Amino acid sequence: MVTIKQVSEKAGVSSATVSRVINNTGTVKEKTRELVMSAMAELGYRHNVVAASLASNKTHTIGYVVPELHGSFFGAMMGGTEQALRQAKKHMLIATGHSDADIEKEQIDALLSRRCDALILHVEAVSDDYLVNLVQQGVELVVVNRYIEEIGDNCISLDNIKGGYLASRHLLDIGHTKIAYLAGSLFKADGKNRLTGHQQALRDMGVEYTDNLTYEGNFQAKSGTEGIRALVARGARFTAVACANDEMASGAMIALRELGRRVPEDVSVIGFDNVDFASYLSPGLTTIDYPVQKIGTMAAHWVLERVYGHTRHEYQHILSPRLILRGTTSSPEQ
Amino acid sequence: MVTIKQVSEKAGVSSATVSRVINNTGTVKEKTRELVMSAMAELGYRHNVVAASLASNKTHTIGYVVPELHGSFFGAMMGGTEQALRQAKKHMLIATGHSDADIEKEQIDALLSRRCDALILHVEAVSDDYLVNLVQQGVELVVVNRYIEEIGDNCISLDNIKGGYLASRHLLDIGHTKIAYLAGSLFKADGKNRLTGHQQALRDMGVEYTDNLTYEGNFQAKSGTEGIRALVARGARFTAVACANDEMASGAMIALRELGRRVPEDVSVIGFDNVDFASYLSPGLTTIDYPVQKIGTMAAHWVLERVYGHTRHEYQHILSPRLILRGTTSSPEQ
DNA sequence: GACCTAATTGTAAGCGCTTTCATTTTTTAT
DNA sequence: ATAAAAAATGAAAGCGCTTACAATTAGGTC
Repeated sequence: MVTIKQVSEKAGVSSATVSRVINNTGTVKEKTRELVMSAMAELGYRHNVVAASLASNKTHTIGYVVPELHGSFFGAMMGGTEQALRQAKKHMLIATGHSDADIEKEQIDALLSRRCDALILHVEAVSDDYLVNLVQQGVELVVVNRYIEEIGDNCISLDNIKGGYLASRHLLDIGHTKIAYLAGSLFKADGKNRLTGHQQALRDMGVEYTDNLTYEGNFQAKSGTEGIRALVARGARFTAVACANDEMASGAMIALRELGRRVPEDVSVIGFDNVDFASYLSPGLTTIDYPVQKIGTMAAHWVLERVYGHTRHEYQHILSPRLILRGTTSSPEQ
Repeated sequence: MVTIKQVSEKAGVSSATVSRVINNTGTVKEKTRELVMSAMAELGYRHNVVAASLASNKTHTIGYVVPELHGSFFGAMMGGTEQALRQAKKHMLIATGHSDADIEKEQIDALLSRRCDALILHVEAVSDDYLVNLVQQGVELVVVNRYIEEIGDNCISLDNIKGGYLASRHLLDIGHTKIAYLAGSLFKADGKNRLTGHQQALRDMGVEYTDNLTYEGNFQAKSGTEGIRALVARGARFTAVACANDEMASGAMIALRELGRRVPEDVSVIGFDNVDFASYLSPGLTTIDYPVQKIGTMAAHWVLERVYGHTRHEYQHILSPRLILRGTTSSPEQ
């Protein structure tokens, strides 16, 4: 590998000057710059970012922890981040936490050992305190899809309550009053918040909420199918069903079809997340859009602005979901 | 940040010894190790991987170039890689090439500047020669989902011909003879190979191939819809349609439904890739499984074996697709 | 042309670690 | 107990770059 030293000799300047042209720092005469440039070209010089990082104490690398890599959710999010970071010549070091506190910690640790300039974390198992602590230690990090009050400034998340509200409000607006709710895992904040939104919508429209119409699933398609069966088994009557996410909605549709109930003629269904396959279902699934890519972008902007001091990179902390109308909802028949 | 030097002083040993316990290299007496360990714990030492990389000329980092991050394909692939690499304590630096030769080159360059120990590349725009050249320059790289003869050893890919064969062979086996084919972009190797497989299956079973039953799309759902319409418009008669991928199959199903043709009673449909939503369609899409996660794993094994000299990491160069039976195919009615 | 200021370059000290080689200590064999 | 061999440790030279700071050169001004 050819070094800066060799380039400097070939160009007849000092290595400091070569460093200056590489980084475009300090001042260097145009003629000198050209000299150096051609020396680099001739020798086939390749900058050694590792050495530069050690010397400058900046790696231009962002550590990224997500639970898993498969599925389309995290790809979309990281895609949003990557797009923004690429233009700033930053790179992403990726690690998976598998929703396990020990692994999550281990990965965060590894990323810090690699001296990432900042971390973007979608972690699920680690405690709030642990993250608060990191921030207090001066670690530059942004938590995505999770809100922690003490470090609200470091969080970027979706307003799940609003999303839950929007979904049920839509059903109410088109005339439904008997609305079942297939909840996600309620020990998770988003599962709980979406249900809260549902309840608020009911209250706002003067419809009484009843546990009898609610079923707690686990965000998986199968639990949607089971939810419908359970509801029907307990004799619940409903003309619409709001679901904690699209997978469960898809599962619910399968169960409804089994029961001979048409969607949307007999029962309206609304999902949440607007995942890729929502539009491939038939009829297309009406749902709530989770602006996941935008969250990724916001995280990138946070980092660019706060860690690298780039201005003009705006970001918000709480993003708003919105209703996506497709074919699974319609007014109830009289 | 506390350094190895400070630890060594606290422990009353040399920094070389501290380095040895950190890396578990050389020999160090058990008692000394404990001394060093507790010194590290007390001082809250965090290894500086950047400095270590510079000194050792190893970064334990694999550069990964994919076209895009969104969608579920690359997430699944990277997930396979990550799982294998995590156990070996390697990390992945991710970059996107956007199917643009200049960007792809730029990203490869950036990853090399960061002194990645190896690269895993899913690149689409860069030429074969360019990649062959890199290999000849001594760059450790594995090309995924693409086969280049000169560097076949560095390639891990799917047998697309076999996949195309399997799909059409299945339709033939259950009695179809009038099989339409909705091809992907034929300037892409996989689009072409899948079609070739289709043709081979027909030939093997003594059915004549005709261009009249083939339509060239572009792997997008919409082109599947258009393909069916075009075929019907030109008066083609078929009882089954094989598609270059699941998106196109999904588009085809929409068009068939519009035309009042039931799937699979009137027309059988088979896709390719077995993407996430294939099982959410109704009926579930019969398709060819693309073992994308396994390809990611194989790439990791290649790297582990060839670059890091870990043994016991086997890998193959050409992976086999297999048929996934769901609900969109059945024997033609008499 | 002398003098002041600004622009340009060079010198050299690290950044925090690994690793070779030499040295010291411990163990084993006789 | 003693020599030889093995194990454990230390000294120090980098790895390739950045970045004060000092030194030099260039550009203006009167």
